[in-house]
Amino acid sequence: MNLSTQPYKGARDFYPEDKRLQKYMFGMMRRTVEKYGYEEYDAPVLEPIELYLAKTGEEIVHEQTYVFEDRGGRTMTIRPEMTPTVSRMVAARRQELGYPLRWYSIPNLWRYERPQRGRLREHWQLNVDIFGVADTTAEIELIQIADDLLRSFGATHDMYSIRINSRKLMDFILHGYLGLSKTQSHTLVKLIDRMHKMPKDVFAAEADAIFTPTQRDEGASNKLLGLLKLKQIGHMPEVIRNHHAMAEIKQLLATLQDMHITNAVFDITLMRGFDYYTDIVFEVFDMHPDNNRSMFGGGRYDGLVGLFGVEPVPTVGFGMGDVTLQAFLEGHDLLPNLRPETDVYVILVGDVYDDAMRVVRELRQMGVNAAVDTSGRKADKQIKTALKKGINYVMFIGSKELTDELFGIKNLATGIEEHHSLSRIVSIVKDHRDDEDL
RNA sequence: GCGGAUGUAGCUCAGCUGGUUAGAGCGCUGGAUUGUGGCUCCGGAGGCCGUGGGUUCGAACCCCAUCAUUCGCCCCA
Repeated sequence: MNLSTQPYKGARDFYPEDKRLQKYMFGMMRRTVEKYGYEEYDAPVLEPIELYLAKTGEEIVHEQTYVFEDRGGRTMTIRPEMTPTVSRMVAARRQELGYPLRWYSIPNLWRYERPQRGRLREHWQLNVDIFGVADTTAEIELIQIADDLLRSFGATHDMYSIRINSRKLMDFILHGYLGLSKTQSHTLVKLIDRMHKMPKDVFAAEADAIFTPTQRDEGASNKLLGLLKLKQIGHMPEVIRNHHAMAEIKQLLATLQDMHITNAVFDITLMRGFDYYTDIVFEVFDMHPDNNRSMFGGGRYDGLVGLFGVEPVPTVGFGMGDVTLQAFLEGHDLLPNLRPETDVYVILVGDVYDDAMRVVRELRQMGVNAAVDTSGRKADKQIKTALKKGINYVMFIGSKELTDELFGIKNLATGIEEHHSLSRIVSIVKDHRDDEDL
C-alpha cells in the first residue's frame, strides 16, 4: 500500500504558483483594509466548543465542525468561523480598547462537510469588523470597503451587486405584519433563503403550508407572496414603508449612491444563515451568468460581545472567503500573470563556481533575488529550467565574463541578451520588477 | 447524511461483443547541438488498468464490495 500524495479531502496544497496567487489576494486585502485604518489580529485555530454553542446556530456546531477531545478531556473545535473568536477577544479587553475598534484578520477556517464547487473544508477568509459604532456609518464603511476590495482586484460594478436587507425589518414583517409565530418565522426564513433555487409554484406551495388556516383566511399567505415580488421600496405597503428599519435602509442606500456605489439594492429575500445578526445584513452577489451566487456578506451583530458577561458592544462585520473570491476573479478574467520572486537565474559556464558565487553574493547584497544553477548541465537545459520556473532573466557567468566584469543578461520574454556591469544589471532587473508591480 | 458521474503512464485520454507481450499525445530524461530557450530528428525511463473478492479456460472490460475523485442535495462562513 503506497502512501497517498493527495492532500486531505477538501483541503488544498499550495504549490509555489498557488501560493503566489494567495499572496497576491491577501496582499490586496491587507492594503485595502489598512487604507481604512484596520489593524490585523490573529488567534488560535482551536477553541473550546462552548464558544460556538452559545450563538452560532446548532446544526453548524454539531454536524459541520471538527470536534475532538484533547488529552485533558476538553472538547475542542477547529474554528469554523472567526466572529465568535474576535468577539471573545474584544470582550476580554472590553474596558481598555480604544473605540471605535477597526480590526481585520485572514484566518483559515474548517468545516466538516462534503466538498463541492466553491466550497471546501478548509478556506481562508478575510474578516473585517468595526466595534463600537451604533449608527449606520459603520455599515456604510464596511460596504464601502467590500466594494473597494473588489474594485482593487479590477472588478467593475456590472460584475457584482450588493444586496441589503434588515433583520429588524424582517422581524416586523414576519411578526407584526404577517402575524407569524417564532417557529413559523424560522421555517419561513429558511425557505426564503432557498427560494431562488426552486420553481416559483413549489415555493408558493411550501410557503403557504407554513401558515395556519386562520392566517391563510386573513390573507397572510397572499400578502407574503405579494411582498416578495416587489422590487421597489415605493411599492411596499405603507406600514412597512414607514417602519424605522426601512428608513434606515433607505438612508443607507442613498449614502452609498452618493459614494458612487451604484450597484447596491434592497433585497427583501436576503436572509443570511447566522442567527446572531441583529439589524442590517448585506451580501455581495456574483453577476456572472455561469456563477450567479452569493460571494460573501456580513451585517450587524450587536449581541455577541455581551455574551461574555461584559457590557455589549455594537458591531458590524463581514467575511470574504478566498475560494469564492478566486472563482469570481477567474470567472471575470481578473487574475493577473504572477511571476516568482526570483529575479535572475544564474547559469554557470565552465568551472567557475567559487568566483561566480562572489559575484552572486554581491548581486544579492544589492537587492536582487538570484538562484544559481549548479547542476553543470548544458546551458540550454538550464535556460529551460528558468523558463519552467517563470523567471524572467538568466545571467551567464563564465571565465570571460569574470575577467571583463561584464555579464550576459538575457530577458527570456523578449529574447534579448546584453552584456552589462553588475550595477547596470541590478537596475535593469529592479526596473523590470517595478513595472510588474503596477 | 442523501443522490448522480468517473477511476488505465506525471497530465489528458484511447483500448471493439471478454482473447496473447497495455496504447497515443503532451510532459519527463539523454543525445543530435560540451556557451544560449519554445522548432525539428533519434533514443530512454515510466503501468499490480484505484483496491479486494467473484464469474470464466481467459478480465482493464462482466458482477459484488470498498476506497478515492467530482457534481449536485441537505446546510451554509
